[in-house]
Amino acid sequence: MPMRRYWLLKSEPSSFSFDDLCKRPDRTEHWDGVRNFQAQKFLKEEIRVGDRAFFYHSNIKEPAVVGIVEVVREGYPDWTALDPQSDHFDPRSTPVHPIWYMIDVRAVAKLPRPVTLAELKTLPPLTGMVLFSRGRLSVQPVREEEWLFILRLAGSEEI
DNA sequence: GCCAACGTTGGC
DNA sequence: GCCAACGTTGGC
Repeated sequence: MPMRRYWLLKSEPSSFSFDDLCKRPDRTEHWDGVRNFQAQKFLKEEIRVGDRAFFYHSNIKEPAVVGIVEVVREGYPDWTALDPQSDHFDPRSTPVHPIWYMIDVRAVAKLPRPVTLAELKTLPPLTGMVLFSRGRLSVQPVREEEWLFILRLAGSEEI
């Protein structure tokens, strides 16, 4: 089996929070509406079933990593781009030539405690995180060392 | 709520 | 293909 890779997915909790995901009967969700080409490349070409990701709450008073999700379906066309009623509608995308892709994720576990951005920034092993250098990227890779370090920091049993 | 950073668009 | 203008993200 190929090695699992790790990611970080951002969401504004006012629109969709980790608890919202946990409340769902099957705890899965379409990760749709990403309209940034770099983030898109990861969704379309790199993220695989079985990969895991941090669920990160952005654009709030204390931005933080709050949970762990697992990828249950890899990149497929984001139908919200095709729906004129959707906020994420993009007339350039068509069923035959979709521009935007999405994945499906499942809640694995809430972290025993949230790890805030402010705290992450103080930790030398994490100085290389994409989160700091590419602040606006909403889907981003996390190195295995970073992943394990943050889990240990939060007191999580997951890997 | 402000505003810096930065991704995207479009004129040339 | 450059780059200015514009819009959005997201930390503070």
